[in-house]
Amino acid sequence: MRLRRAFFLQPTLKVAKELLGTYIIHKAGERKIIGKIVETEAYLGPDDRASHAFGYRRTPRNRAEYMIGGHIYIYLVYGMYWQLNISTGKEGKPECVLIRALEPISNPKRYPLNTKRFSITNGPGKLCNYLKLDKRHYGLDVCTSPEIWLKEGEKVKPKDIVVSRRIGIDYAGSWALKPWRFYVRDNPFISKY
DNA sequence: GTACAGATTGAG
DNA sequence: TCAATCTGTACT
Repeated sequence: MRLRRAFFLQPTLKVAKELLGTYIIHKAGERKIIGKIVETEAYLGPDDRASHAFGYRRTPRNRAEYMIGGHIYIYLVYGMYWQLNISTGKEGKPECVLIRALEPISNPKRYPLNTKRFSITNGPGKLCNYLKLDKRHYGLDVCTSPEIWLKEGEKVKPKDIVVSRRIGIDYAGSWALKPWRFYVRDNPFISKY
């Protein structure tokens, strides 16, 4: 069952947690690329110093962050890696969830059970490469797009959700300590640290 | 027009 | 743990 708008209008931290275990599907031509979400981070602008929308900052780049829940906010970091986020909450509320790691579901043949399989989607940049997502998908609505959407999966039990601080945002001071990163316990596909 | 950040990655 | 890497962004 496709995730609907109401799902993305829930509090962002709840969305970040419930996204674990759901499937993301990208229809690239005739081929469907599917991954199960196993790691997320929440970004709660405008108060969150680590958010691109800190203090209601608005730039052409982050405009998708202000869209109503369910829109794709994707952007480039380090000049080479794409990062996939999904906006949450009401229009004008700059909150989103960053997808940090997936379990690759499609293409099991191409990635047999070797170490490589565990390292093609375990990071924000790699997972975008796996899903073939980039700037072209900026601002798409995953509730209505025929090309990309999210599908309900097995619910991850609260005891299997590990909570920790977010990664790579040390510049954000005390905000960097917020326990807003969530991942599936013992899952081999999470981004290591 | 251009300096520069950066929510990373992979090698050591 | 650390440094190589590069282009869109956000300024002048």
